[in-house]
Amino acid sequence: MKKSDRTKQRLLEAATAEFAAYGFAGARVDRIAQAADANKQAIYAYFESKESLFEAVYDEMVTRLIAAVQMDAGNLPGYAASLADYYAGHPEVLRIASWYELEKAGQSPRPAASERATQSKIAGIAAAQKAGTITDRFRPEHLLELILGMTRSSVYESAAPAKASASRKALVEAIERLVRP
Amino acid sequence: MKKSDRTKQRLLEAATAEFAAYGFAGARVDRIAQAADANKQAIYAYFESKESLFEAVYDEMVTRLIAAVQMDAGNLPGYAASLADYYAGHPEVLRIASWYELEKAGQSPRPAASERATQSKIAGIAAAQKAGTITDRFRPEHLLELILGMTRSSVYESAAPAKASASRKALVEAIERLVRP
DNA sequence: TCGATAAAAATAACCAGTTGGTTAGTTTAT
DNA sequence: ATAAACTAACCAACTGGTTATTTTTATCGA
Repeated sequence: MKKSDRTKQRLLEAATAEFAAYGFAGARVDRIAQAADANKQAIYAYFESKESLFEAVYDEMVTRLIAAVQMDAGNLPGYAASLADYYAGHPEVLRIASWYELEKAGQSPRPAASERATQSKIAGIAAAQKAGTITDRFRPEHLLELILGMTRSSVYESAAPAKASASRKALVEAIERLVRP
Repeated sequence: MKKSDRTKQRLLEAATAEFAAYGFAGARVDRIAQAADANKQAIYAYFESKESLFEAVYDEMVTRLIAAVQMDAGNLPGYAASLADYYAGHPEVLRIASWYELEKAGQSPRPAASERATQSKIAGIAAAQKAGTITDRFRPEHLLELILGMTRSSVYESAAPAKASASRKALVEAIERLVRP
């Protein structure tokens, strides 16, 4: 790996932490450079602006999330559990996603990869409904919406590990109840 | 009503819109004053700082929400429906709540009124569980967490009114399934 | 009812510190 | 030798917050 690539990587990591902590408006370019042990100018050399640095951070985050947590429509409680675990293990993900929704959604179009992943999940749910594995009393996009909503909320405030595991169990049972045919 | 009180009221309204749109870090004091058709100095006369202006906005929002939407543990689907309607009718509420969670939670203690309202909801759920009206397979705080999570997510992106009503129906049925004994 | 007066409220100019972003020059690696 | 990478000083625009001054409003004695 070239040295410049390593600097770029460090910048991306520092930017992720900074944006997760302060959001786009609250993030400081100088602070990112300092945390990455790099010069501010490097940010503008590798990324074009604060704006597109944020987009790079967001895109990478989405890509990793999609790769790490796949949905099996035949086991939605399990999907929610893995997603919750991923969120718990990567606390910056939910924060950056929230910041993005508040500060950026509506301006820039969502990453294509994210859009595709959502459509594929909806199709998977529809297929499972047709197969009778899960209830067909909800439209697929509503089901997905409800599952993601519960998963988010069950992770958000879990600080103590004991509480987190109890919360995760409740999440799994809630989704079992939700999708039962 | 005195004129100064009216100015204060206009500032509070303008600040609510500004903070909802841009969050605390992104909000601009000058813009709030301009939108309220007032002088910037008025903000510092009536509220102490940008920080405490935000807290005033948040506190008022919480107070109104608590007053407008009460929970009946015997009818949790109905509660979620009213809450969803309130969110839909007051789009700034969910946004400001999200900003607050990201930017402020952990620094300042949550408003006492909010804390009390949550405890009372948990107690109500526990009582309904004891009475056998709703399932006792979840701890009350988890049930509340899951209900609020689904409600949030079912409102968040509802733009078209037709979609909103379908989303609301799904929410109600989901909670019926969740709480059924 | 009027007019003097003091208190309250509104105004605009101002300030020091910070912001994202740039530039010109120096070091390092190939 | 030369291009890539790094550095630090710099900049104009903007930030939350303050101050001194003027305008408006309320009070009250005659």
